[in-house]
Amino acid sequence: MAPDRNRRRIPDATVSRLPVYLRILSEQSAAGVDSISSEGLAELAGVNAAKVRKDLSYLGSYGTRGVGYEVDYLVYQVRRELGLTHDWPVVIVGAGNLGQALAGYGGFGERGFPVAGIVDVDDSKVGSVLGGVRVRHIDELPQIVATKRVNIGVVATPGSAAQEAADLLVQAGVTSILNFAPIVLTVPRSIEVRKVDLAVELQILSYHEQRRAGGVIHAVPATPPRSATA
Amino acid sequence: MAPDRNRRRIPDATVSRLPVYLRILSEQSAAGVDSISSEGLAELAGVNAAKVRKDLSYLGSYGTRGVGYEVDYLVYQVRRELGLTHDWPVVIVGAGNLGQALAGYGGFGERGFPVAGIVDVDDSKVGSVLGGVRVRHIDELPQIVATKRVNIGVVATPGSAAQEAADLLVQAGVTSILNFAPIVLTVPRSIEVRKVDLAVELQILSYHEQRRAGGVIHAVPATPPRSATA
DNA sequence: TGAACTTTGTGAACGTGTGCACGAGTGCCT
DNA sequence: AGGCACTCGTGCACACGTTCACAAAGTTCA
Repeated sequence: MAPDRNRRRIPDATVSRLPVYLRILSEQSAAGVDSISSEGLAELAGVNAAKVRKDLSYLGSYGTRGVGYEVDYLVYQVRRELGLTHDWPVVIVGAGNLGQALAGYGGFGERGFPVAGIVDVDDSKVGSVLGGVRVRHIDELPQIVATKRVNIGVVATPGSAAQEAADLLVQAGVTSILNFAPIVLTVPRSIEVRKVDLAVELQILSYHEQRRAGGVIHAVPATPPRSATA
Repeated sequence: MAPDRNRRRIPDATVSRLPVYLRILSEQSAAGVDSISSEGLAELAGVNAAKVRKDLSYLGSYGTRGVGYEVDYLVYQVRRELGLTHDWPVVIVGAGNLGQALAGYGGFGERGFPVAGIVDVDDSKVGSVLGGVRVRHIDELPQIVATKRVNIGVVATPGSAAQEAADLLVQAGVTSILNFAPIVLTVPRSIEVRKVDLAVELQILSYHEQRRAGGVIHAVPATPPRSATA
């Protein structure tokens, strides 16, 4: 009878902001704040108040006019919408520099994404313990995914191994992938992929720095290296 | 006389794709490919061919109709537009798990962002060497920024220290910040900030997993915890 | 009770990004 | 030289995202 409040499709832009709201709301809750206005939340999140209201309105009408939003209740609703009512174990492929840092970074488990396993192809890495989890051989990936009910895989390999890692994850039954390797992964359409690429971020900053500097280049070749043709 | 080809404003969406094109073009160049069509580049970048053409058209008319784009020339132009004709030294604040991984990750220097220094508040970390760079005390930050002409700072501290780290970076003269801490940084408007937040990415994946599962929650409280009021 | 005040929820306008479709330019082949 | 095949560059329409502005709904206080 309640007209199916859950099945609304939430815009991507909103989904990407909900985690930010959630963190802020959790902090406020911990600080003993009971209620918060869209204005206050917007301030803390660094966005426009109207945007906050519109974003939250996709979850339903959980505010109280004249008052604001009850923090704890909103935390509950955002968590529910993001599927954070239970843990999502993740498996990390690649125990190199990055994989080690990710495993060692406690924040994963704390935020509901416990590390169910780390795997690597390199036998010399297998057996060592990172952040309380033993590194296993990549052949054990399917078993880990199956027994620990893992839906999310993290690709932390060098670029050259990333596509293979992704293929193995998909084969093992993972349906979402967080990719740290600097390549474009090719996966079935049904698999959700998100990419984190440090080089891209730095290059975007570089663009703005260069632009700030007036677009002046320190040593411009008079003739661009137009080689072929002619 | 040439009507000022450089001052065009390039859309953000395009700027964020240029690094991807650049990496692919560089790979193609290394593989001995001379020329590439928008179709071919689009395929490799996982985007639409029209989008590639429109993106590249913001740089100028560097393609040849009937043929495609000369790879090396396009690499040159994209690098120029992104300000990658010279190195941008970066300074990392925070020598914890993440800071260590970032310093140890060779990819930084290779891609034109050499690590000019790593600093930390913790004296016990000062002096150790990470990825060939010695960890220094944060008090030395201004000196590092000034002598190494650093424009880009990386915040790799825990969330609780991140705002302070950002303040110190800004004070020291940095104008762009890459933030790995899970908080919203407050900085002067003129400072460019980009954020990389693992928890946010995982929570976005969680949303899609939850949605895939039909929005069913394993154990829904019959009554949401609406506490106050009443 | 009722009036003044506060803050939500949302329609509407605007701005940005995407993708089609096609004209225009280039190379190749006869 | 002329025609054909190919691919770029871009105008246009549509989709998506953001922001404004205001009615609706609730609270507070006399």
